[in-house]
Formats: sequence, structure tokens, C-alpha cells
Amino acid sequence: MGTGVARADNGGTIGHSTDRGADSPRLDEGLRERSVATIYDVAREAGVSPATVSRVFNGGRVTAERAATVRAAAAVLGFAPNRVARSLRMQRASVIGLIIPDIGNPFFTALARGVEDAAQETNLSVVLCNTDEDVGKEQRYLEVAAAEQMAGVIVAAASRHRTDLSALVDRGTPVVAVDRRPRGASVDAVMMDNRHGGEEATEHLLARGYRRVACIAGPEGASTSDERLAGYRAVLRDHLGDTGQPIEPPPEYVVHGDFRVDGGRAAMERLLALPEPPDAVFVANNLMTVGALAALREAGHEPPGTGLLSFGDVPWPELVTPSLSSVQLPSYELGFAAAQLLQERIAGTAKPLQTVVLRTSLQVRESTSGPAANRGG
Amino acid sequence: MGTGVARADNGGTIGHSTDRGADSPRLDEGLRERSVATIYDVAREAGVSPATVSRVFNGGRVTAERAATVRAAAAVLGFAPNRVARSLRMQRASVIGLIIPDIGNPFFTALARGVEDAAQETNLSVVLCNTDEDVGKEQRYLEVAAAEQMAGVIVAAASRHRTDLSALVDRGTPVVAVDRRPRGASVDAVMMDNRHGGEEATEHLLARGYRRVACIAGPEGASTSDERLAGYRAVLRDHLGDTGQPIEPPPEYVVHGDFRVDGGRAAMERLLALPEPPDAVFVANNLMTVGALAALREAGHEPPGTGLLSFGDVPWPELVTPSLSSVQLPSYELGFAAAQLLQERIAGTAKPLQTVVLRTSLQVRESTSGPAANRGG
DNA sequence: GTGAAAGCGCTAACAC
DNA sequence: GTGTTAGCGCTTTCAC
Repeated sequence: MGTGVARADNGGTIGHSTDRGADSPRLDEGLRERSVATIYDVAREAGVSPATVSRVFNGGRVTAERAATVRAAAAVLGFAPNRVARSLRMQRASVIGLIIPDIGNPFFTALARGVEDAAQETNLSVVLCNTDEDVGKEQRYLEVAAAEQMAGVIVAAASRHRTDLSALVDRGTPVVAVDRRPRGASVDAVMMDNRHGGEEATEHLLARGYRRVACIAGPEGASTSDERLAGYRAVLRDHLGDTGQPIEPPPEYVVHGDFRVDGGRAAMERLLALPEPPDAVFVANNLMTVGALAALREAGHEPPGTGLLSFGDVPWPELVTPSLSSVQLPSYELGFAAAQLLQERIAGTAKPLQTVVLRTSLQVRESTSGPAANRGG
Repeated sequence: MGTGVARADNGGTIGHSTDRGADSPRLDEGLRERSVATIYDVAREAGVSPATVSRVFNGGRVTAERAATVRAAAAVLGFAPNRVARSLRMQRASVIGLIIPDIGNPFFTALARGVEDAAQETNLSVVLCNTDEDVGKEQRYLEVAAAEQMAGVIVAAASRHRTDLSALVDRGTPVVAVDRRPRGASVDAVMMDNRHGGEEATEHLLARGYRRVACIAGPEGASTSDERLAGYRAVLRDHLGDTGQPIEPPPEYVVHGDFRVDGGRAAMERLLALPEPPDAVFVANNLMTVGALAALREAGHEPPGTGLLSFGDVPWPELVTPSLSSVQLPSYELGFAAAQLLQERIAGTAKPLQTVVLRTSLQVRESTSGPAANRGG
């Protein structure tokens, strides 16, 4: 006792107090910090038990009058619940992790916005971790998420084969994969219809009169890339040219890049060096399109003379002339849906694992208005 | 006691055990989760005390042999320290928060990379929070940072006047302001030399022969904007024109935007509507430059005929033709320095508060190669 | 509806 | 060097 509390109706609350006099030993030797109010302080101030304070802040059953007293006391003391203690007790933090491979890519930042907005609806805060496409860094973040007992994690995996979600899955932390699903992981997933996007893109190019349609694909083995490429291939296979004959693009018309700017540039340069260069190119992601466009310009092949169609908008599309046609990706929606799914799991739904697939849509702009031969003719 | 441990040399370790049989009550009613090993489990497995396990994982003095035993036991059990419990005990989490106003702006993403790289050197993980320039959202994140007992926070404030760091400062959490320093906050800061950048930009424009130099400034009251504008004004005031007379730009040559794309466009449109439009424009941030360039193009005033110089590179500069001259910002370095400063504070340095100022540098490209009148003459 | 009390998993005195 | 032990601040039975 000896805490010298004025309220007589509360003398019994002992054992905890934030009465840390200058003589009481502190945990840290560093700067002397102002002490922070705990539920025990609030309880004493309000003349109730700590349990009641806890109930007030967690929607337990407390009489309105008492609740008001507690809130007032909390306000006076500037009390805010200690989330660390709460997490330890609950075995679960009020935080969800969002792990993305490239914070500089607007696709992922839009996705992050979707996650945040969906998480807004509950009390979960979102923390963002950028792996820079580095599997090691990603692994560390996954372990941190587990060790921090995050309520759930949304992950756009850096690698389909090497990303290992087991640290989380093993301890029962809900995980949702977005955009890319790591091989063999038993988790919910939200993806987009890459194949459909590739088909739509290729069909559009053909419809606009381009005849030698190439594809700058992503890394071989990446599921997103493979599916986009499959869409491209399927359309070309089914397409009959002006002569009524199927168009068989030479195998050199498919080149693989690395989903980055320089890879796109190199790929386009390879394409342009071909004996018969393509008259249109479908590029499998936005960053490679930036590089591809640069290469096209340097070679004097500005779109739409050579058609250019990007899977996903390039960053700041308003900067680019001519404006670039693109497959519009549901990036925000991907994030939003993933966060909703995750929150269902956190709430404890027992539904079987599910995969949600969102559609892309085509945005036609200037860069695919038709081959040079068609224009002015 | 009833824990059924095989190791005879450890029968005394009781009170804790992760022996959660199917009949023992669990905290959560949801999915039955696989139990996670604790230091008590490791201690039992290794035949040592929990304290020793803790020491092994925290660099305490333990004999090499014992340490090896402990590590082996930990490996067998798949033990990873529970960071939540650790944070509660230490009154400090192993996490630093980075709060930025716009995750879509490459300036801030580069800054974030700097923070991450600097934090790599210690065991602190970085969690990123995006406030979307919304002071309310920012406030919530600041409170979360406090409630989560983050070891420190780096914040690029959404507002100079309304951002309130007191939740953190009051509890003694180290805070470093980057890029913008909230008014009256007693925190370390890492800024760049905005005024110098504005001066250098304006001098360059004059040196290239532009004579009617305007400025699209940021929001009035934003310190970063005010300083850039002050640099612009100072140079014009000191500059003598071809006639030996000072150049007095009309007051309409300074227009304020909102640091966003649309604001830049609107500002440029106002400038172009003037009876005597400027022949060069210094734009106080990258996003407004995007809008300004669009307006310029629509009006048929492509740079460099009208000079355009951006404070900070536009996103994906390789996309833009003509290439844009710009004041290069030390964004990565800003983040790196901020994280270093923060880590010093976390380590407990007692240095007085400091403000680090980093220099900008000018990158000359095509958009400022000289006014239309000069070329070809 | 309310209070007492038992931990969540860890670290840091303190004793040996 | 190592073990014992007391909490960090919270939530949640369990009793009343």
C-alpha cells in the first residue's frame, strides 16, 4: 500500500501502481522517461477495478455510468492501452502485415492502399514491409511477423519457389497470398486473370491491324508471366490472318525479361535486331514497358507505328506521349479483397481455402492505333 | 510435476510448460493452433534454466558448450523468441516506425530504402505507415507507434502545424523528423537545403538565357515550399539583366500549388494565361512538374522553348521527352541519415538535439537548354 | 455487473 | 556462469 491514493473506495487495489518515485529502481538506465498510465492507474483514479477498465475499452458489459467515469479518468491520465501487453495476453497483435516485393512499383502501392482501406473497417493497423524482391529479406520479415504475433499477413511473394510461408502457417497465423501464390502453400489467394489479360491484349493488337505481334514476357517460371504469355499464344494460335491462314509468329517473337526496366529495354532491342522486327509488342509488365518504350524511341520506332501495349499501366501514364494502351489491373481491388479475406480468417471462419480471381480490363489509348502501313493510307 | 519431462536434471523447472494437452483450456476458441516453443521448453530440452536460454539469444555470458546445447535444443523445437513478450519486458519493441505522407511518391520510397538500409545494421525492423497526407490517419499511426512501444519513429510530417508528435515525445520515444519538421517539435531532424536548391535552379535558368522566370511553389506555409521559393526570389532580386537593370518578375509569376499533379497543371495554366507568359518555370516539386509539363504540352509550349526545371526528379524520368533538368534530392541519404540518428538516440546518446541538412545538386538535362528565341540564332 | 487473481513469454536483478 | 524469481500491462476466468 502506501500509494497514498485519495479515493477511499479503492484502497484495496495494490500490487500495481505507477508511483515510480525517484528512488524506485527503473528498468532502463537511460533518459528518465515520463511514466505512462496503465489500466491500474485509471482504475484507481476512477475507483473501479482494472478488470472494469479493461471491459470499458473492449466492449465488455459495464454500466453506462461507470463507463463514463472510467473514460473520464482515462482522459485525465492520457491513458492509451498498451498494445504490447494486450498482444501478449491475447496471443495475437492488432496488426496485419503486408509484405510486398517492390515498394517503388505503383502496382504494389495501389494494392497497399486497398489493403489499408479494407483494414480501416476493423481496428487492425497495417504495417508494410518491402522485400525488394529479395527472398532473404522476405524470410526475415515473415519471421518477424510470426514473432510479433501479427494477426495475419498478406504477402505478394518474392519467389514462387523459394518463398516459405511455413513459419506463419505452422503457428496458425492466417496468410493470404496476393498476385503470386507460392508453390504448395496452403493459403487463401487473391489473383488476377493474367491469361485473360494476355488474350485481350493480343486480340486488340490483331484487331487494330498489326500482323507481326511479339511478346516481351516476364521471367520463365513466374506464374503471372507464364499465364500472360499463354494468353498471347492462345490468341495467335486461333487467329487466321488476312489470307485465311493461321498466323504463326516465329519463336524469336517471344523474349523473356525480368519484370524490370532494363530487362524491358534489352528485350526490345533484341526484337528490333531481328531480320523482320515485329510491328507490335505486348509487354508483360509495366516496368519492362518503360524500358521497351525507351528502346523503341531510340530506334526511331515510336508507337503507334510499332504498336505497344502494356500489361498494367506504366507509372504516371500522364507523362508519356503517345499515351499507352494497357491492360488495366485491379491492383487496389486485389489488396482490398485480400484484406477482407484475411479478416474473415482472423475472425475465425472455417471456410475451405479459397482463391479469388479478379478480372483485368483493356484501356485503349494512342499507342495501338494501328501500324504505320495503315495510317494515311 | 506432472510435466512428464524425461530429463532428470531439470525436474525443478516448473510453473511454465507448453504441455497443452487436448484437455487443457486454451485462450482462443478458434482453430486449434500448433503450440509454439518458449524459452521454458528450450530450457527443459537443453537441461538449463530459462535465463540461460535468454542469455544465449541475447549475447549474455554463457559457456560455449552450453550455448551450443541450447541452440541445438532451440533448433529441434523450432524455437523463435517471442518478440511481444520481449517488448513488454523491455518496455521497448525492436521495431522502428517510418511514417510517410505518400507511398506513391518516389521521393518517399527512396527515402524509405535509405531507412531500411541503415536499420539493417542493427536488429531493428522497419515498418512503414502511409498517411496519405491525412493528419487524422497520421495521428492514429503515431498513437499506434506509441502503444506498440516502437523503439523509435521517423516521420515525414503530413502537416507542419497540425502534426502532433507529443504522444511519442511525452513517453520518451525517440523521434526524428525528415524532410519536414513540425512546428515546435523538440526532435532531431534531417532536412535538405531547400533554399540552396531553389537558388541553384533559378541561377541556372537565368544563365541559360531565360528572362521571364516564374515559379510554381508549394502550399503557402509549408516550410519546404517557402524555402525553395525564397531561394528563387533571392536570386532574381540579385540578378541584373542584360541591360544592367535588376529583373523584377511580376508578382503573378509566383503561383502556389498543392504539391500534387493537378495543382501543377492548374498553376501552369494560370501562368500561360498571363498577358506575358514566362519563358521558364521552376516547379517546387516533382509531382507538380508532371502536371505542369502536361499543361505546357497541351498549349504547344514544349520545353526547352519554355524552360522547365523540377525540384526533385519526376517519377521514372526515363519516360519523359525532352529529358527534364532537375534539382537532385538526397532522398535516400535523408532516410539513411535519419535512421542513423534515430539509432543513436535509441542507444541512449545524450547529445543535444540536432538538425542535419543535406545538400541538393543540379542535374542539367534537355528541358532547360535555352529559350526558343536563342536557338538556331 | 464487478472484483480478485492468474498468467501470456520474456529479461534482469540478485543470490550463489 | 548459472538458476530463481519478480514482474512488464493486459485480459479473462471464476466467484460473488
